[in-house]
Amino acid sequence: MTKKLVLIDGNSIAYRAFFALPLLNNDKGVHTNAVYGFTTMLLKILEEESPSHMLVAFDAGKTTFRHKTYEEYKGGRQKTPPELSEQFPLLHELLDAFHISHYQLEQYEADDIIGTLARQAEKEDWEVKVISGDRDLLQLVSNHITVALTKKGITNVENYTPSFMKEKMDIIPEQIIDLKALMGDSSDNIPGVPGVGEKTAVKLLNQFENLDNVYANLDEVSGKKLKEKLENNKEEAYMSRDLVTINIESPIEIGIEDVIYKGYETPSVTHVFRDFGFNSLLERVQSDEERSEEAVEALPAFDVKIVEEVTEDMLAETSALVVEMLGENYHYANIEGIGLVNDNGAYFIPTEMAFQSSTFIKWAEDESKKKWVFDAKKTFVLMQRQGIHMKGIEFDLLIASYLINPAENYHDIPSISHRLEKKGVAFDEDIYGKGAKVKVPEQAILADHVGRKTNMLYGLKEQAEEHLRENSQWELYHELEMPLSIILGVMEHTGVSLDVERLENMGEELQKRLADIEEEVYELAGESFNLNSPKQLGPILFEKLELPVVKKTKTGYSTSADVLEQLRDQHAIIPKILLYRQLGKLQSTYIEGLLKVVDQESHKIHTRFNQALTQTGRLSSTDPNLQNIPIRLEEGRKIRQAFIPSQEGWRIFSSDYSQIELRVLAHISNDTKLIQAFNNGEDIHTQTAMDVFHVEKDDVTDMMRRQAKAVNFGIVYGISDFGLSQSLGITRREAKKFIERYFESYPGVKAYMDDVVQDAKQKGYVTTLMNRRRYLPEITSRNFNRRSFAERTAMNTPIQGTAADIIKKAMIDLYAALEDEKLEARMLLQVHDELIMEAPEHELDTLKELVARVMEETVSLEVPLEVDYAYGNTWYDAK
DNA sequence: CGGTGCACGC
DNA sequence: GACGTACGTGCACCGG
Repeated sequence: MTKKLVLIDGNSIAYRAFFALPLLNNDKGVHTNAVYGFTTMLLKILEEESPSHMLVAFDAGKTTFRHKTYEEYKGGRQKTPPELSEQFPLLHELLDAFHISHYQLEQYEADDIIGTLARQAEKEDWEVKVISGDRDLLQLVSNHITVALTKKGITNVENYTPSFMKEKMDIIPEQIIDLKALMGDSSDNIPGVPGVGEKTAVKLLNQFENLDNVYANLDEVSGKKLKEKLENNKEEAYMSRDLVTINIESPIEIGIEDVIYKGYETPSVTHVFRDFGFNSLLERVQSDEERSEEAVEALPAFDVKIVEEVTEDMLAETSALVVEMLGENYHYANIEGIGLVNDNGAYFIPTEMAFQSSTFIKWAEDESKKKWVFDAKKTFVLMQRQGIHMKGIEFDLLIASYLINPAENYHDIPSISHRLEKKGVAFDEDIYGKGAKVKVPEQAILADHVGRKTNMLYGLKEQAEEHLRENSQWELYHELEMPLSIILGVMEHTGVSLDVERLENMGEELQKRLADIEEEVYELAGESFNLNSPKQLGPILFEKLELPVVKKTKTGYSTSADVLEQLRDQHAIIPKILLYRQLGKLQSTYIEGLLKVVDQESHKIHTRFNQALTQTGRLSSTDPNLQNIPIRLEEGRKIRQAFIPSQEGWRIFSSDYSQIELRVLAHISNDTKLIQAFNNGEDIHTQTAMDVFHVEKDDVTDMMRRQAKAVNFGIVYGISDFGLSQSLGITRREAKKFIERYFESYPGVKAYMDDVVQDAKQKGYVTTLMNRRRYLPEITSRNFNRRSFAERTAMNTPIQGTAADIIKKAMIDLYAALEDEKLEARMLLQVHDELIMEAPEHELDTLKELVARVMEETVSLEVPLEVDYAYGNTWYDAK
C-alpha cells in the first residue's frame, strides 16, 4: 500500500482559524478559538485522508534566512495578536495528545520544512497532501503532491493538482515562483515588479514560460511601459523569486520515516478536549456509547425513591417538578414519568401512579403549593392534557436561563448545570440516545435520570433568581415572561380550527395547476428534469438556454427569485418557473404541511411557541410555524381561508399594532421630528419621504415613498447599506446616501444610534424597555464585519425587543381583561405585532373597543400606539 | 442525517 | 480592501 504523508502549515491554519472564529474563551479565561478551529480542521483531515505519516510544521522565530537577503521581508505585517500567540502552546499540547509530530526550525519557515519533506516523500513515490492557506505552497504541486488551500472558513478547502491549477490559474506549479517574482506579494512585503499584477504576470508567463525567458526576450514584450518596468526592476524581480522559493533542502533533523502516524488514542484526546473546554468535539472522537457510559459513570451517587403511591408526606409546600417526556412535541408526546424533589426527599412517580392519584392532582391544582419547573408552558400543557389545571408555578428555570443570556444555545437542565460546573446529571442524549435510536430505558435508569434533573432544578433556583435580580430583570421575569408562559400554554392547548376540506380542495386544484406548469416548463426546456432541484435547473437555464448568469452560489448557479426576476423577460420559461415555485411552496409547506399536523379528530392545529429562543425577545412558532402564513400575494393569502373559528357563530378577530417598531424608535430616540411625524397622523412612509426629500406631501412620488419605506424597514430590522441596496435594487453608495439623508432628517435618531453603540461597547450588552438583555461581545472585534454586525444589532435589538416586550405585556393585560369582562373571546395566535383571536359574534362590538384600548394603553410612550383591527368568518376575512 | 438553496412571514 | 451582511421555520434535494 502506498504511503500517504499529510503536511500541515501550522501557523497558517492557526491564523486562519483565529480570524474566522469569534474570540472564544474557555472556562479558565484562555482564548481557544484558533485551537478549536485548528482541531476541527485536524479531525476532518484525519477522517478524509487517513494518513500513514503526518507532520505539522511551524514557523520558528521572527528572523529567517530570507531576512539576510531582504531585511524588509514580511515587513509591515501586523504583529501577531497576543490572543493568538498564547494559543500556540495549547496547539502543541493538542498535537501531542493526538500523537502527531510537529516541528519547527530556527531560521526557517514552515514552508521550507513542508517543501523538504514533501520532495523527499515524492521521491519515494508516496502520496503527499499539504494543507495551508498560503498560495506560495502551490509551487510544490506535482503528480504526487496535492496542496489543499483554505477557501472560506477553516474546514472549507480547495485541492490544487497540476490540472486544477492549469484550469483555474492558467499556469503550471513551476511557474508559481516566477508569477510571484513578477507580481510580488504585499502581505509578505515582496516587491515584485511594480505595476505588474496577476493578469499581466500570467500573460507574460504564457508567452515566455519563465522569468529567465522574459528577461532574455525583453524586446518581444508588448507595451513600452511594461518593458520599461521590467527592465528597471530586474533585480527586484529576481530577489522576489528567491524570497518566495521554498527551500526544499532545509537542514531538518527529521525524515519522512520519522513522522509516522498510527492514529490517536481516545483517552488522551478526550483529556485535552475536556481541558480546553471542547465539549462539542468530544462526540467526534468518542462513540455515542463510550461517551454516554463515561458520562454516567462520572456521576456522583444519588438516591431517588420510586414511589408506589403518592402520599401527603412527599408533597411539601415547595417542590421541584419534572414531567418527563421524550421528543419535542408536548401536545402529543407520552409522559414517561414524574420527578419530584423537595426538602422531604427525591421521588420518581410512574405516570399512571400520578394521574390516578387524587392526592397528586389536588396538590398540582393547589395554588398555594409552589412548583419549580423547567419550562412552565410545557409542564402546564402536559398537565392540561390530563385534565389537570396546574397552578402555583413559581419558578421556571428555562425562562430564567433565557433571560439571563438568550445567546446560550442550550437551556436544558444538564447544560445549565454544566455551565455552572455543577456535576450530577447526564445529558438526555446519553440516557435516551439520539435520532432514530431514542428509546425509554428501564425504569431504574429513567427514575435515576429524572430524579437527578429534578434535583438539579431544585438546587439551581436560588442562583438563577439572584442573577435575575442582579440584572434588574426580576420584573421582566416575574411579571412578564412567567405569566405569559401560561397564557401561551392556554393558546397552544386551545389550538386553531382548520377547515380541512377546504384545504384539501385547494390542494387538489393546485396539484393540477402545478402539473400543467411543470409540463410547460419541460416543453420549453426541451427536456424533463427535477424542477425542484436548483442544481438541475441551473444548467438548463444557464447552459442549455444560455441565459446570462446573474449570480452564483457556492455550489453552482443561483436560481433564486431575485435572479429569475431579472431574467423574467428573457425567456418564456422564467415566469413559469417563478409561478411553479410560488405554488409549489404553497402546496408543500402550507397545504400538505398543515394537513400533516392537523389533529385528525378535532381538526385543530396546536403550534408551539418558543418563548426562549430568539435573541431579541420575539416568540417563534413551530410544528407548524403559524407566524409565516402567506399574506403578501393573493394566491397564498387564500390559505388563510382555511383558518376558521372553532364554533358556529364565532368569528376570527385580528388586531395589530401599526408601525410599532418605528413608534418605539421615536420613543427611545426622543427625536422631535419623528415624534412629530407620528403625531401628524400622516402615513409614516410618506412622512419619512417628505422629511428625507424635503418635499411637500403632494410632491411625494411613488418612488420616493417606496425608498422611504425601504429605509424605514432597514432601520427597523437593522440591515446594512448592502441590505438596503439589495432591497431597492440600487448601488451600495446610493443606499449609504439614503441612510445618511435619513439621519440628517432625524438627528435624534442618529444620536440614539451613536449612543446605543457606545453604550454597548462599554457595557457589553444592550437592553430593551423592560430590561431584556442581549450581549454583544463582537462589538469590540477587530474584524470589520463582525463589529459592524454587532453595531447594527446594538441599534436594532432595543427597537425590536421593546416592541416584543410591549405586545407581550398587551397579551397579559388582554388575557386579564377578557377574564374580568367574562368574555368567551380568546387569543389563539401572536404574530409579532399582531394578535389573532376568536370570539362569538355578539362579543365583537365589545371586543373592538376592548382590544384596541388594552393594546394601546399597555404602555405609555412619547408617541401614541395605534391598533387596527378587523374580523370575519375566516382569518382571510379578518382584514 | 446534515448541509444547501429556496421561500414564507415580520 | 477584506468580508458577508435583520430574525425566524420548513420544504426538497443531495451526498455521505
